[in-house]
Amino acid sequence: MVTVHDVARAAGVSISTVSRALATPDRVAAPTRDRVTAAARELGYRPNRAASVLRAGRSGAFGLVVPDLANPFFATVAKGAQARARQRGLGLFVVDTDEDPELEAEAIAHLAPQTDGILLCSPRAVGSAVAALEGRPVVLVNQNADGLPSVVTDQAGGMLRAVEHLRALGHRRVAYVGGPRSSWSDRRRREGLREAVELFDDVELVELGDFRPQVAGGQAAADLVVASGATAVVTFNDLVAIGLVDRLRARGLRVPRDLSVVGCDDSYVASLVDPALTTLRADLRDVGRRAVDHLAAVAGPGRDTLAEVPPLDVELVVRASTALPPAR
Amino acid sequence: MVTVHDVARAAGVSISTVSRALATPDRVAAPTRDRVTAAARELGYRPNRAASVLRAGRSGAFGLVVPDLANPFFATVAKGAQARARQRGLGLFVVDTDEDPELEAEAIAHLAPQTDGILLCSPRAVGSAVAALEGRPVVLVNQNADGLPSVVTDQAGGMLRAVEHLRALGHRRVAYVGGPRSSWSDRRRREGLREAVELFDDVELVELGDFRPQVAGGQAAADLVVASGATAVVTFNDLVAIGLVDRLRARGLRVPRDLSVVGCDDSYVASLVDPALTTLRADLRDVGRRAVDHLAAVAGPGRDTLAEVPPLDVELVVRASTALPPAR
DNA sequence: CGTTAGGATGCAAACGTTGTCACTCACTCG
DNA sequence: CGAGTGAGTGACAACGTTTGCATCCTAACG
Repeated sequence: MVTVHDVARAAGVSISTVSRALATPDRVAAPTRDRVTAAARELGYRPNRAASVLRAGRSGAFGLVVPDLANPFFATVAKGAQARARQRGLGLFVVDTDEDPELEAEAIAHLAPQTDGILLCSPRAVGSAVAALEGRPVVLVNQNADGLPSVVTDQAGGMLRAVEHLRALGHRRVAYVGGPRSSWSDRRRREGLREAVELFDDVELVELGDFRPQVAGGQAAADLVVASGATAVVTFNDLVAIGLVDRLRARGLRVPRDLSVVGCDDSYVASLVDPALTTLRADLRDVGRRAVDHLAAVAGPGRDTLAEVPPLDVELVVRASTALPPAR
Repeated sequence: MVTVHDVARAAGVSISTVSRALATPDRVAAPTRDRVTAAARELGYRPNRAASVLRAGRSGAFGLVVPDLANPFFATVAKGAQARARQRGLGLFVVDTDEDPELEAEAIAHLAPQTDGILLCSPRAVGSAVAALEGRPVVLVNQNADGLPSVVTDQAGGMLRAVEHLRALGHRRVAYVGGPRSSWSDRRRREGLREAVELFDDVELVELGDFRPQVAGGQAAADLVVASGATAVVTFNDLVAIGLVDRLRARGLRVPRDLSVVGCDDSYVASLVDPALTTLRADLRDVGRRAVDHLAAVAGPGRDTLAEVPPLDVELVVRASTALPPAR
């Protein structure tokens, strides 16, 4: 193993100079710096992370806690965060908690001491999660609470766009098939829908609630939607929309002929199914990137002058699952 | 921050005893051990990972390198590996290389010094990857090379099952829409198919090759499949199958009426599309689990008596995309 | 030419843990 | 009753890095 001592000997300087030349190049004279970097490269020197962390007290890494990596939503955020962390020369430890609040607290407690900060992606239980942090810098992703710093998407804006679209097609009664009540996204979407329909006095909202955010949830919701008399429906996510379409087909109803459907997330299944789903898209890689940037700002010096991250745009992607309402 | 010194003082012993009581409890007298563990719990002591790694030279963590976390295949393997690592009290650092062989080598070089071993789940460039390891223990996942330890799925067995199924339905000419040539899975599937058709002298194989492992690849392949005169087709993965079905539909051909289609991987989209895909499934979580176990064995003491991991079963899931061939 | 400021570098002390070595007993066996 | 044994514990030296402080030297100024 190559250490600072080897590099120092090769470059004819002391170990302090090696350390400085690599960490704070501007504090070392140019010729010396070049000799050191050359020697380091030549010998294939790689600083020992453990020693560095131990001495300096910073790890140069963030933690990212997600409930389910197999969910493309979180996978995409994770990819964006990891790419950005790499660009910044930081590590990123991703931990999957399997949607288990207990594992979540454990993961955070485990991660906290060996990272410089934590990205919390949709925790189930914010309270216990925050407790496990022990004061470590944190950024919440796609949710906010307690005035903790966060990076969120503009769910309300997305809902407004969905309602505008449906209203323009002629729909006047719109249902919402909601996800878990504990989910921040679900709450924001409900609020966003309410605000949206209030803007137009000719559109009504029917809230249906608390379905599992999977295909089965949509299947379970379908009959309620039909009974509600709505001609269009917005679902908690694309999977729910797919389940809904499936159950409607089984009942002999067709989308979008008999009912228009808007999904959420634009996960990549949305364009694969028949009919391709009209859905709402946020740039999730960008969410991951910004979360890392924001955490870097929070964890770095000068926390006081901290610019808030504005909610990220949510865009409507129109495909084949929305159309004019059926003629009376 | 609570250190061994604090615990030692509280328990009235020396720091060596604290370290021993926690790491190797059987080397410490029971009453002392209890005093130490009680004190540790009381003070909320958490060993400093960095110090431990620095001194002991082991990190208690593995690395997992995957080309794309957003791909459900790798996400599932990662979940399995992470769960198993947690069970064993190990960390797991997951790195996404964005399918970039260069980033891959870099990630490995970065990971190697700070882990006890690496799980390589990446069909890109085995050569340069292995070079970057610098002798660190490694287990290849879903590929093998150079006699390196590996955990693989029984792709050949899966292909045999697919061919048996199609032959039983009456198909006599089967096409294979292949993925990237550099992919180990693709090579094993081709071989498996050749072996399978050789068992039955009444089935022919048409190999089409090297399509992108995405929906677009399937769309590109569709016309070649039709021209080949095959009545059934096996695709590199489910996405390719979906693209294929899509392009066939655009040409007025229906699946399974005009052509039977078998996907691979049973990713969760397989059951969502219309028609639901007949596909081949391996238990990918189990792949992740076994990979961790195997790496633990390889990295641990006594490497000589190392049991090889037999290929994991690949099972045929029959859904709606396969049927009798069209009547002549 | 003398003084001083400040840039560049070296010295040495941590950081918290593990593991080697040595020491103390209490016990057993001859 | 003495020597030997081994379990239990403590003292202390690393591991490789960062960083405060001391030191040296050059250059600029009076």
